[in-house]
Amino acid sequence: MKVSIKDIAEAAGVSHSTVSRALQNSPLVNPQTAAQIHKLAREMGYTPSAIAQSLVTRRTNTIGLVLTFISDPFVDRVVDGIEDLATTAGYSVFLCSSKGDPEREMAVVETFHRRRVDGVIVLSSRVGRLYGERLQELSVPIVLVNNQGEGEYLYSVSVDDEQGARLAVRHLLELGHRRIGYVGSAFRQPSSLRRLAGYQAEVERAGISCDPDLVVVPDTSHDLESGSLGLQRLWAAKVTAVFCYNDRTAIGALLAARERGIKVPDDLSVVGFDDIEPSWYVTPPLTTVRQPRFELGKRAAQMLLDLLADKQVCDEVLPCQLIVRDSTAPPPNR
Amino acid sequence: MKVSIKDIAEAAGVSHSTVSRALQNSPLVNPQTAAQIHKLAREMGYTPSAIAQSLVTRRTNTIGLVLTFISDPFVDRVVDGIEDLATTAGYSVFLCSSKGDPEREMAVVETFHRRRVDGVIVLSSRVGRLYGERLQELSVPIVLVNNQGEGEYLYSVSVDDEQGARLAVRHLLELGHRRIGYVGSAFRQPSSLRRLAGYQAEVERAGISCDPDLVVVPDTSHDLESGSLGLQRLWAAKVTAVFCYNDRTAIGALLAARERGIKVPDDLSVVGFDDIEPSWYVTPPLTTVRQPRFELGKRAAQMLLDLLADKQVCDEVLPCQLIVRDSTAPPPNR
DNA sequence: TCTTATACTGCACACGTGTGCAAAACTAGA
DNA sequence: TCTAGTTTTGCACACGTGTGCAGTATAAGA
Repeated sequence: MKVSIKDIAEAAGVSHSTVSRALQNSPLVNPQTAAQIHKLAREMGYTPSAIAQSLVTRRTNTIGLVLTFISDPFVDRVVDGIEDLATTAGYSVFLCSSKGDPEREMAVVETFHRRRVDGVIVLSSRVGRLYGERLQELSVPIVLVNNQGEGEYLYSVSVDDEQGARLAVRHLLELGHRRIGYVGSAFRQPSSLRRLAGYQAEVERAGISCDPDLVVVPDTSHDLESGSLGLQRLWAAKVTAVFCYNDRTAIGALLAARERGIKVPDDLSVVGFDDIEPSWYVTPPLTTVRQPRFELGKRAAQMLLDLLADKQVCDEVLPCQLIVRDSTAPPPNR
Repeated sequence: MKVSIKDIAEAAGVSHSTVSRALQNSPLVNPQTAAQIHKLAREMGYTPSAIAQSLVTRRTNTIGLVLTFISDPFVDRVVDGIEDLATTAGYSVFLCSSKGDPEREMAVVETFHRRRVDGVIVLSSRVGRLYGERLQELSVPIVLVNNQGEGEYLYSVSVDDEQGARLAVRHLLELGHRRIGYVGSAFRQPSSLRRLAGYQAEVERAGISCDPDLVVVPDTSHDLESGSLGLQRLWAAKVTAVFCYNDRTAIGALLAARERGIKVPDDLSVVGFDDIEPSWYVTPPLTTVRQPRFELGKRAAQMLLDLLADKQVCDEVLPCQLIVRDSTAPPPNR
């Protein structure tokens, strides 16, 4: 049913080799013949088979994208960015979610290998290790987003967690806060620790000694819940401001605060991280640290394409930006 | 570098045919030989090439997924559902966003054809037509989500827009509202019209004549903005409740209401559609019509797999569910 | 007209896997 | 030991495309 170059060859009275060359605009074929072949190809509705091409060229022009959940509000724009660049460059994207399950993670790797993807981008905030080992064996280049790794085939594009955290904390300090809490994420250790480092650095820089009671890492993978738990613990520790691992955590804190009659920002200031869409329409609109998510995706894709083109690349770290809205204000009663 | 069945054949001292059969667990090969081959395959780190398999089997075990934007909060869970089922069935998903650009839409179709996807799922709320024509030519089965189409290869899984709308409106009527407005979507004509139909049916059923001033379809593709504009127009028309095309529209209305000092739900009730996550943490938490989005995705994928297995299928329509939260209350002053 | 360079074209093989058919090896029965 | 059946294996081709090399046709120069 599908028309192949052989069919065109027959119709044009030439060999399939000539058709193949003509369609690649090779200078080796007679311009008239080439024109005729192009005409026939169009008329017959020919579309080359990427499958067959891949088999011989040993390139699939395909990249594999792993993430935990598509419904994670952080990843959406990153994926948009990746897809955008990949499409433009003639690459297609295989989407696989790991659901945070190590078994599925390995299955994903096998799938990608079977499909012979040219490269892999990992958004899955955990791991990196698991993929790394197996994929490195296979010489498949990998780019990690917001998740540094190490190894010959492991590169990364990340946002500057520490700098972002410092922006947030400095903002609170400038408003006059002295007791600032941090709600981290137990399930995103590395980045949570980097944000914590930024928080601590800035607090110390202001001459405040770090009180361990002000750092809370609730043991749950659900961000909103985590924010709620975090807030309760920190409020008991008498903070006037909390810096949250991400916007959903911050929103969880906001909700818990309202429930307990704590007024934001009058009684308590709250800062998030990410700048997901809801952050500006929750009540009150959330002060947050914006990650350039679309850009993050584009850079990751670009880096992968560069790797595939044998260009030299090095890890990138993108800066964050503070977005001040209404969830932060000077501390009460002083 | 990659190990092929030929390599295994050599190592085992048999022909590649035997290896091929052994790995497929064909009864045609000597159990001992088969065991030996499996052992070698494992040791040598063999992974079959899906590319080569596809070339001969004429199946790629691949489905193409088109949507306008991944960052559309509606699609995330639907995609989760699709991906979940597809993966389980051994299929992989190609992700392409059309960005609502007709040119890109056709490019997507060509990409899918080149890659020889076995089937296509379309989440792109518009169109269906464009894909249809070309893809039908190619005999590629298509499943549309929330977007009916027609044609031999066009099937659909949708939510019952009309029923959902009726649930929403009935709820408002039961609370005592008589002047209920509807904010539609200009860029999602078909479903918006179906929701409008449900709205009208229910209003008329209550013995209220339909006032055209109560139906507004702002000319913008931005939902939040649309909700804001819609609210202004409807408030001027003295409604006591508005039913919005979707949650983001409703949130836009909520924001505009707050800006103008209109209290929700005391002065005005607001109902959305979709039940996206933010709907329950905006202020006030939004009464809305829940779409079974994950299920929608799973059903769509299942339908496509059934089509690929030559099973008989027919369009499906899933019911919605009313979720009552705090944005609705009896009308004021009566 | 003959030679030689040039412009095209086709043959044949490769990529990695699946499979019909014939051949080979083995088994059992007489 | 021979025959007929059964089990197991390999040959050879197919899938659709790319490409080195040899071959043919054409043009140019002497």
